[in-house]
Amino acid sequence: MARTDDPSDRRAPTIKDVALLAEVGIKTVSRVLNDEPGVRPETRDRILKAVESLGYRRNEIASSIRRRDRRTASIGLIVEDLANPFASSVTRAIQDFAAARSHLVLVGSSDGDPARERTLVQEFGSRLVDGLIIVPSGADQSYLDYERAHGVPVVFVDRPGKRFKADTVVSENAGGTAEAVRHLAARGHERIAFLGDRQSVYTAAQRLAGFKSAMEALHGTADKRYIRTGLRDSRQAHDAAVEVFGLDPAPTALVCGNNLATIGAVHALQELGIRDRVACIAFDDIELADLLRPALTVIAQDTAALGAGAARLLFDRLDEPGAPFRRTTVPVRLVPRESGEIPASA
Amino acid sequence: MARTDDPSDRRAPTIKDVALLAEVGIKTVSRVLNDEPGVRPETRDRILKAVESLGYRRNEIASSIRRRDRRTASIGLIVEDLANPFASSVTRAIQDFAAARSHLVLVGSSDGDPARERTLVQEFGSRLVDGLIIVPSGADQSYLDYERAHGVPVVFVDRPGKRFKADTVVSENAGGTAEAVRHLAARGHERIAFLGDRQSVYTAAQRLAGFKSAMEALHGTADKRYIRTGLRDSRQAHDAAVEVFGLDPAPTALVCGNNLATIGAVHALQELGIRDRVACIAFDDIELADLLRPALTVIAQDTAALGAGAARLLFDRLDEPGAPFRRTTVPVRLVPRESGEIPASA
DNA sequence: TTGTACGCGTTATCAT
DNA sequence: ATGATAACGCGTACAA
Repeated sequence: MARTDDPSDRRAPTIKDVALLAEVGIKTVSRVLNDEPGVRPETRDRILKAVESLGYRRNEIASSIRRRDRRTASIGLIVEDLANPFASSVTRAIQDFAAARSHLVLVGSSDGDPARERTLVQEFGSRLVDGLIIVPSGADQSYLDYERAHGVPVVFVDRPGKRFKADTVVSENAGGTAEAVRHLAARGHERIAFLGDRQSVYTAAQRLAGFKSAMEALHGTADKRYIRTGLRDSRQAHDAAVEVFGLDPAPTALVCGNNLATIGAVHALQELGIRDRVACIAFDDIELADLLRPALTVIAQDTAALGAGAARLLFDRLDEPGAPFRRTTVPVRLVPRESGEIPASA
Repeated sequence: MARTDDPSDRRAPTIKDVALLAEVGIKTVSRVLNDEPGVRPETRDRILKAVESLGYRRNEIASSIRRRDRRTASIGLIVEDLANPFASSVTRAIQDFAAARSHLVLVGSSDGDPARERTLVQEFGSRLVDGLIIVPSGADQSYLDYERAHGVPVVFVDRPGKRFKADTVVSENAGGTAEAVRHLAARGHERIAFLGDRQSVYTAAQRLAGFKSAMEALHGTADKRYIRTGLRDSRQAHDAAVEVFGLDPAPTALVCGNNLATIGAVHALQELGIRDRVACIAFDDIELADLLRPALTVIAQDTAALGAGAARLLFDRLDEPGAPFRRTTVPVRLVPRESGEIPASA
């Protein structure tokens, strides 16, 4: 028999309930639900009426375990910290792309912890996501072999994974800092400082590389005393900035490798009373950057393109599992406001 | 028979494969996987070894459709726009709470569109989420009756839903603006302006209400000419600010009801050359608020408590479906920096 | 045009 | 202590 007649039954109606009410077989109901041909219009009407009156909704989960493609129309996304504006913007873009393909997005934050990343991958995997988009942490993503072996494609975003080849989308980090250097050089700056994170962080290394190569192209060399890396938080960035701008001769301009560096550096410049004299270009746009005085000139990442690009690569691979891996580089954009336009006067 | 022996079989190993390899029945495997008693240690070992060697992972989806509680250990979250820092902070807090209970989070953005909200609810529902957390949009959440009837609890966050009673977590909006007024009054301000969004937006209405009641408590009345609402974007806020500060006598202080108002207002004050003279307190903290000059005094929402509170209400209801509905109000915090400390000199 | 039987991977029932 | 078998809700093969 079907189910209890108890009206307080909390369970949602099933295809069986619909079939019973419409007095047809479940397969006929299934046909109607899936727009398959071969159902008489009147039968069809009767079934749709039953669907309506019962408030029937397809159980997508049960459906997916039985369907040939076994797709759940959901993808998993792992970022470092969703509370970070960069991560949430990328996530939003992925959401939109996924929604356009009627897919839902499971989101998790790894906090840069490789173990947490693995745990999330497993949890996503056991919930049968169709694919994964990951901002990878740590030195080894080879554990993803398991997912790939079972048909779950992976796309890396923001930085490449290690020991695991996969489709990847990254920003044009080196190009961004190089452009910043040229932008400053065009305004007469020669002594340009750089504040950045640990070089083990992919983006930090790329940004420094771009900085160095542009400096070398311009002046033949980049003064090492003006370059400070390994800065883990804004406090360290602040202290490094104070030191660098205490040098003689002091730099006349500054490139900040990330947000934390920017916060520390701006505070330092403020304290030193040189915020209006030292040119400054920061990687990553911030909210209300143009409310600052001077308004902050930034190298903005195209988070929308980053997210959409990652989603595109993932869906492309779902469509064509055998295609060669692709790596997309998303241009960054230097947004001139005021701080980067300060000339090297003194 | 079990399955093809083709090693290129993309399908993940099942409990059946494990049983076959360990030479036991599937129920015994299930017992081991679920830590049920009544399995000889040596049998157990054999099974665990088979699990290991096959790389077996439980299919949580298949598991949930059969289990008595039918829980999928996933919840659905609908925010207005995940790219918004407020939304992403709340989301992060919910994620963490859910993770601590081994639940995954499906996230969607409604963009404030009621139809989109409904669509997302349906998609989440047909994927059998255990519960929903929603930042509601529009004038009618009664459609959620269906979810509740089928055992899916709902929690509203940031603002209450309409025509549908449910657990709710909101910020102490009115208290925040009231405190801002008192903060300004303590510095000698009497003519205080207010810039806010449409009054149909719950938080906007609450914030204005708090502003008015505090003004009336202080001066017996709130001058209507200094109050501008219905501001939909920073452009409108800018124009309203220019008008209000063109009045004679002009206000000496300003309370901004939201981020958009803040952006427009600060730009306006800047243009009018009174940014250093007019006191300003803004609702919602912003990144790098203390890099502004003057550093922005804000009424900060406790997004972590908002998210955690919503998640807590949801899990509590999952544990105890019959309990009376609760409404939690999360305190806001006035963060004094510089802009709110400017005295009413001139 | 329609329905029956089976299978997906798991847990639940009940026997052994 | 263990396992055969039903059941979950659905799609699929095939028979009617």
